[in-house]
Amino acid sequence: MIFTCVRDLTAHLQHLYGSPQATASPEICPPGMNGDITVNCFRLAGPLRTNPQELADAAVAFLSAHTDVASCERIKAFVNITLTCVALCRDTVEHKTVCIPERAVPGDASRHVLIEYSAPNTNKPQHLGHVRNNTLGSALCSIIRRTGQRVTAVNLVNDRGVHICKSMVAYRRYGCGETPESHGAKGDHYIGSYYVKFETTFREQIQELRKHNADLAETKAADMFLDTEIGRAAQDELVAWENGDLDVRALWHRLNSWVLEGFSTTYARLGIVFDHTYFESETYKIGKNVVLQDRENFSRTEDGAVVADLSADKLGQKVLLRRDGTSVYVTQDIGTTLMKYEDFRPDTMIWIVGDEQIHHFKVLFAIIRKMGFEWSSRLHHIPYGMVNLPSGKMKSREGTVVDADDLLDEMVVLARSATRERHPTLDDAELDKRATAIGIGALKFMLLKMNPRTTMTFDPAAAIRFEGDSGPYVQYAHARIASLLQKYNHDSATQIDWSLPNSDEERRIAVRCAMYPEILDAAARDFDPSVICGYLIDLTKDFNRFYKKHSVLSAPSDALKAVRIALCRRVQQILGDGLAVLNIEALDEM
RNA sequence: GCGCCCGUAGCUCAGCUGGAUAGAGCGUCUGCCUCCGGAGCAGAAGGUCACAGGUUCGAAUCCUGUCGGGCGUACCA
Repeated sequence: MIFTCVRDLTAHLQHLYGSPQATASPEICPPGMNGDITVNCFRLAGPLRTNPQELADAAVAFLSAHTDVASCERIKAFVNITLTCVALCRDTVEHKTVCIPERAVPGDASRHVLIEYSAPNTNKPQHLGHVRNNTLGSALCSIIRRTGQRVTAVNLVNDRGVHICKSMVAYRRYGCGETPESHGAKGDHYIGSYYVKFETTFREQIQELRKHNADLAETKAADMFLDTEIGRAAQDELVAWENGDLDVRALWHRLNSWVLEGFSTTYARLGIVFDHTYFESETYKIGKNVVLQDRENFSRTEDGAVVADLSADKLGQKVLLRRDGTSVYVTQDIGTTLMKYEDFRPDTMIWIVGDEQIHHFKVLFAIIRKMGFEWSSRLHHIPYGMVNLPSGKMKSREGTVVDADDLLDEMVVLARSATRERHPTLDDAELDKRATAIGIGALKFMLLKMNPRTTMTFDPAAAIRFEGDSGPYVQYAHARIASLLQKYNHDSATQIDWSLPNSDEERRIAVRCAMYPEILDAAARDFDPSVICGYLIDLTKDFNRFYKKHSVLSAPSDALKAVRIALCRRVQQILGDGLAVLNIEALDEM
């Protein structure tokens, strides 16, 4: 927020106290206080090395004489300012670019950010946890784009490894050559069922082993993987895959294509588009070669493993190649990181990956730095918290995962019946359109409104409510304004008189609108969409309060009607921009 | 064991570069559809900010300790 009088105050105080770095930054005046904006002189007093209350007195003295200021008062060291209506509107809602900047950070316009997110495994369908990742990732892409930076969104599909082979083995045994089509199933769900089948059989075989050998009672199932017949088969499948066995590769290719087709419809429903998709099957060997060729930064242990010494970073020794020469997870990520850098030459790279991998990224970034890449300081892991259910953690083994597609279906069905209730005669196509926007919007908003880092509890009952602190609440205000604007017959192109919207409610909206640019900045800087959600809720609440109390179309005068329409239009523009930036659809009717 | 994160209203979450009476939504209870879309608005009840110390004019916010929870600490991914 930039208010002329506060900017002038800053200049005055800097001159008065001879401290050029102290800047008075206005805040919204808390409810119940008398004023539009507040300058907190407790904060300012530090840099200016002066007494807070004296400073506040000086500020009041200066501001009282300022032409923009209607009145101002000091409470403790807070200076509450009431502006003249004309000045308030001039510094906030009168000009569109003040509230809705073309670019929020012009200085960084040339920055190119590469964002990797989603990163699914092709052995099972996506669940609620992936939806949080996808929603967060796509929102961050558009937020950062909104601030004027260039964004490249990439996906890294984990399409190889023993977990993929598990589904393949099960399909060989139980699939009978059938296809998703013949089952009327979505490809990823279809393959997921074989993954489950594998796990079931595997557990049965573990039971058998334990029954015949009491010593194994305490041994972990994972440690007995190769002792089971089906586990052995999966391992053999993996070896055959790595050897390029034609039959195995053909099956692998067929099953993966089914899964990827399934994913693509889920992504489409979520409005997610990647600029590029990497496949681990194509990238997993890069890191190994890089590590092998780098004798300078990595060393060999006596048994032949290759390790990186990260003790300088307090991360100890990290094995990069096992003694049998095979690579580990972080080694693959070294390879893809270098590859992504070569492919796109971004200024910064970010990864949207769960918080359980914080340590992994510390190790990865330390290795990249050790290898001497100066851009290693511009790599960021954006960790997000797990999604739990009211009943506890989601566990695929116990069948408590919330499937992504089922959830999307359910949200849309509920939104449809809620919409149908309100508009009994609406045709199906329009009903579908609205229900999709509302249902998916509600889900996304619910996932985004929390700080990404918090481990969240997903309450299905709360998710399906389209009231209160929700996406539809914001969408609804947007739609109401649309209908208002449509009803307004803008016959007179009269000059708008910005001295008229003088109520508390109108003033509050004006100040709130002016906050939008810094909200965008904060969201982009902190990689946190939730600040936008919170802001949109506040703005919507401000609007609804105004809308209830003051008539727009039946305003006492045409001039007041015109200015209120202008105010509503500004609110709608911000709501639309904010929703767009969260990758949530705004509606004109709902 | 060590490391990181977290404990705020019945529930889900904000607030945490120290600052004005700790906020919102849901749930509970009261009101409001002769008037711009009630997916809305107005209001009430509900909190020793896990606990104990400390720093400060001032602490939910910073520091230390205790208790409770999560995650990590692989030659798994």
